[in-house]
Amino acid sequence: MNLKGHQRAVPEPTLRRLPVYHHMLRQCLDGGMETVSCSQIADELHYDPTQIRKDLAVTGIKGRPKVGYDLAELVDAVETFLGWNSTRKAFLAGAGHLGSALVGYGRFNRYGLEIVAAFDRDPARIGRKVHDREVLPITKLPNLARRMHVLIGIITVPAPAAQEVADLMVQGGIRAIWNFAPTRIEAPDDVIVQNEDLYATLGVLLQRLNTTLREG
Amino acid sequence: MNLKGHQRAVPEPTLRRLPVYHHMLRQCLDGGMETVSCSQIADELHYDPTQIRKDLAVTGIKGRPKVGYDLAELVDAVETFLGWNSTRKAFLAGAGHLGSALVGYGRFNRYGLEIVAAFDRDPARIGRKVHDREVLPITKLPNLARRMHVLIGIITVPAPAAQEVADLMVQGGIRAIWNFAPTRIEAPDDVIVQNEDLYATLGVLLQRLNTTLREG
DNA sequence: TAGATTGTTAATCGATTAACAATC
DNA sequence: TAGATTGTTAATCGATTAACAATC
Repeated sequence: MNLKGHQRAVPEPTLRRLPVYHHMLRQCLDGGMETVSCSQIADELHYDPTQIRKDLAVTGIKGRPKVGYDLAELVDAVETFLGWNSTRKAFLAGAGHLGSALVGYGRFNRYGLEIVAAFDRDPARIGRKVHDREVLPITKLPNLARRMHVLIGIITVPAPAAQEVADLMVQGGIRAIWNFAPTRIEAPDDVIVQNEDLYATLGVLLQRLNTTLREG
Repeated sequence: MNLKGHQRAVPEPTLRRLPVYHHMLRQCLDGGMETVSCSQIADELHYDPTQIRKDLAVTGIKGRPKVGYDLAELVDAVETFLGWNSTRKAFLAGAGHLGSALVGYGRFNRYGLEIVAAFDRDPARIGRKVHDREVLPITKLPNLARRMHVLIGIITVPAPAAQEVADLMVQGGIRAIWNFAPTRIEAPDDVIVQNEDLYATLGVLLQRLNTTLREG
């Protein structure tokens, strides 16, 4: 019922819970279960059952009253919805500790993401191999991205270089950026920027720890 | 006024924005600025000015009408509030790619966190050096944590081992856990668990990318 | 059938944003 | 003083939770 034909975007909190469900559901599936109900999920995850129903509904899955959801079907629906059933190529910029770890972290391959090349600005790093992948000069990123139809960029450079790298990515036609630098990145509206701000989590952790130590 | 003397916990969204302010404010400070107003911050970060004022207020800082905030004072207030002005020791469990990267990532030292030892279950990893730190057997974690008064644990083991490792940490008196495994961890109420769920961010990124590609 | 569970509509809660008085 | 900005109270918005009818 909307003129532009656009669905209302799925709320981010819902989207972030889906991988949590997925992990739990896959374990159930591997354990031989065939169906699952929201109350079972709720007991395990300590979420509200109504919330779980609403969350799962966005994937298009239908449950059966009194029975629950078909587990195999549900896992597949979540994977398809999150884009984990196909694989997209990604470029990573910044072959430092964190970047190299992500390149070597093969598990993302089963979650829709294949890091096909790493880039850096530092001549000392260029040409080196990181987990069997050669580190390329960052200047080559835009052309290569276009030629290889790479739509995802991962930024693991230090904060001062992040915007510059993002600009190169946008120039290369990249449409989604996973940003590990603790800084805001400007990009056109049709480019998705998702921040993974480790310092934010660290700040929350330390503040809450200090609070409980002071009060407890 | 509340009988137990506890402050209402600062909302997590506010807490997660403070590091973002901090990064920007420090840059301003390094650039020679002396005061900053909420509208300046808002222009840069694209946040609502009222929200910024409320967020900053939790640190106890006072601004001056018509002038704004004293920048040096503000940066210090944020750092102190987040616990970035002192350093706490942390143990890391799981010396794989990601764990090793975090151990080698020295920048956390200036943000309140010093990773003093890495642990693993795998005999092939135990005894090896990771960025000049020897990898210790995970079984030694509880005793060492108590002896060294380590209150923070970082979990970078695979999901199936995460709960077991968390239990060892709790047993060793650890009070805050930074969990990189994509699984829920059970811990006593007085132990803080902060999840860094890379798969959640990845899922959001891919789902939104697929949506825009389909619609655009 | 009775009971459990889904799906959906309504109520609540908390966070964001708007309005505005206080102040330098 | 006039104007800009803070700090705070009120209104809005969106997400979570409760209530309940539909269904197997």
